[in-house]
Amino acid sequence: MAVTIYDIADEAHVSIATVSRVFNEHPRVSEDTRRRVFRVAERMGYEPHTGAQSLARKGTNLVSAVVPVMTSFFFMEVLRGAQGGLDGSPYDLLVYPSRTFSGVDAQLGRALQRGRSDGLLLVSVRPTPDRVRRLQATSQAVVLVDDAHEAFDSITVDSRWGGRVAVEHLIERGHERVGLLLPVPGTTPGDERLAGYHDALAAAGREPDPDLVVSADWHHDLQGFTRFAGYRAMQVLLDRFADRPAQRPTAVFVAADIMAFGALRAAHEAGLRVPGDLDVVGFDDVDASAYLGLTTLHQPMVEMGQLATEKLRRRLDDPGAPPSHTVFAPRLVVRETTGGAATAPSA
Amino acid sequence: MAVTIYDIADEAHVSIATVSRVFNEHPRVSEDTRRRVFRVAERMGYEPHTGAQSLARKGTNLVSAVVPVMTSFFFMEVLRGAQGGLDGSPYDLLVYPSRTFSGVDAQLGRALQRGRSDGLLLVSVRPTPDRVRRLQATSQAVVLVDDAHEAFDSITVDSRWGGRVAVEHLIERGHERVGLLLPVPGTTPGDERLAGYHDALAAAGREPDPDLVVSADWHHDLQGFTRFAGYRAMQVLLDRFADRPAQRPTAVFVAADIMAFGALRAAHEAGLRVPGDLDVVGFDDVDASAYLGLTTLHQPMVEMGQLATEKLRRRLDDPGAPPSHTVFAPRLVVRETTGGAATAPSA
DNA sequence: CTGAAAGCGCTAACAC
DNA sequence: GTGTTAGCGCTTTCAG
Repeated sequence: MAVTIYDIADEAHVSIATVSRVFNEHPRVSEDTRRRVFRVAERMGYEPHTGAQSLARKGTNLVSAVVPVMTSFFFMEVLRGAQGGLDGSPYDLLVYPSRTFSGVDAQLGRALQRGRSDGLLLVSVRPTPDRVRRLQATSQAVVLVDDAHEAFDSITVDSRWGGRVAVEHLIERGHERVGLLLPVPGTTPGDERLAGYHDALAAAGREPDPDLVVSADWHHDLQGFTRFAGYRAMQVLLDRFADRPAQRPTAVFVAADIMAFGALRAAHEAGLRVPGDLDVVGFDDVDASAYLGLTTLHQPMVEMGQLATEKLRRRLDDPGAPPSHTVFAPRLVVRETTGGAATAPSA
Repeated sequence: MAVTIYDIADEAHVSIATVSRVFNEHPRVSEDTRRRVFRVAERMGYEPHTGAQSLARKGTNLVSAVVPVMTSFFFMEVLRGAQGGLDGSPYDLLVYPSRTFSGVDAQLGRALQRGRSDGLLLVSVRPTPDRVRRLQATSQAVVLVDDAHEAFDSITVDSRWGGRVAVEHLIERGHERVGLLLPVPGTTPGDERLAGYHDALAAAGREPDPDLVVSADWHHDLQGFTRFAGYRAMQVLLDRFADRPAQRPTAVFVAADIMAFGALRAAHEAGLRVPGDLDVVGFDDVDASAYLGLTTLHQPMVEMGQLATEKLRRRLDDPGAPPSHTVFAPRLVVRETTGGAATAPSA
């Protein structure tokens, strides 16, 4: 049997109430008994039982983060920010990772259990009607990251604007025909980046050409946010112009870095030099993008995570406040795949 | 106030015991009341309070994983395996990630709290005397992954053997002078890979040349397991032979893939082609290694995670069993940096 | 400054 | 099959 406050109350010749007070830094305990209790507790190796605590108080001082891990990098960066945002608060972070999109609901169920945590961070979790219902039923504070819903606080990146910036960058570099590689149809980021692509074309007074756009086949894993899906999509794109090389796009915007890696491989296999024969811009700025010199749109992941926890704390303090929505603008990072300078790794 | 079993007992006209039984799938409840209770619970949006449960039973059905996240990939893969190993068990996984080595102790402290979880998975956490003491004091089951200690179940990879395989691969390719790039001195993986390097040299009847070995400066972050540290180390190595090109190593074993990426960059900047002027072998096989075509030693991360949870469950069942230690052998994956074929991304 | 006692929500004998 | 009841370990009035 583990040691409880009763044990240390006995040993220290005080009541359990006093022991509890000592551990909760209650002001009115004599310095003397304070020290005595601490010593006894230390000696006996006392650890408070978190379950009992959360039963008696009405809170856990815990925040749950539910995350489908598509790219581990994005995930980790957001989490890093979240940890940071919780620093100096009484809250600790608990992570419920899921490798599959379906797994998310199971993890959500766990995180939603009463007494698990006081707040919930949903990262890249689409607010489906069913989930929205469950989230509204909980008494936990909820913040959405990388997706939005009017009923909850949220933090997103303006994918559409990012898509536009990406394509404008390519147009500025003189490209007449710019291709687009997308994940499977129907994803929020995919659709928005597509819209941004069209925005840029429209702003430049160009007609969209459906031949220049390739979506991943529906059967791909992870909604097509994979290296393989990007690889195949690039192959499809190049195939379309195999018999009319003059029409071939000289630049491609790929809706996700991870897809861009596969696309780059396919381009190399087709004998195209990047840049030169083909310019490539990605989206996300995962860590490998720097290694590979991929021009891309950087998402402020750490900042998003941090802001998320700040919103969470605010909501915990004031549950009735109206939901707030923050939209970050992604930042274009020019690297080698669009002729940028190679950069040495920095500390 | 959230709804409790009392509320639903009232509504369903049964006692709280019955409600509890229903939720715990106790066999002796009439099908009738079963359904009634479920319906009422559903309607009222009942969620059991985990704290109360863990107080009343004596377990949480939770397993904590404490992980310093150096490379997010290794981390995620191990976790994926761990999740898988828990599938079909009553246990759920809770993650306590830490971006810094010092943060690990704080996370460990949280995970160690009584009532948090029943078991503990420590991934890449060095069992310092202080930690060992804390771990021995806990009543939770403990399994070490990627490190070992005689007192606990453990799963490791044979770094030394891997180092040997890496260098033997280079020697077989005809290299006379093989360099070695290490993290800061004193890390377990670094020391072991160094030993493997020496093993391979000895087996080939060669004298070690200290000029061929570079350790990262002590001031590097993350014990030198960074791209930047690898970049600098390669520069140092090449500088040493700037005035005697004939002596320059024609191949380098880098103790970690992440360092190898920086090293590759430095090699390119120095005008060396890889392979050709220089062969490179890494260690770890993170995801970017496949993109970059880096030959490396693959660690069976998923398997390690899975086995870890299996050991954990075994120990939970039989706390008295003697600790078991499993050592995996890393597998050489030959890619382009040692002349292997380029490979297309696979599904 | 300290103690007694009433819960917090749930489980598990123990009765019937 | 179902209800009663005694905890599980801790916090928090309420007295003193």
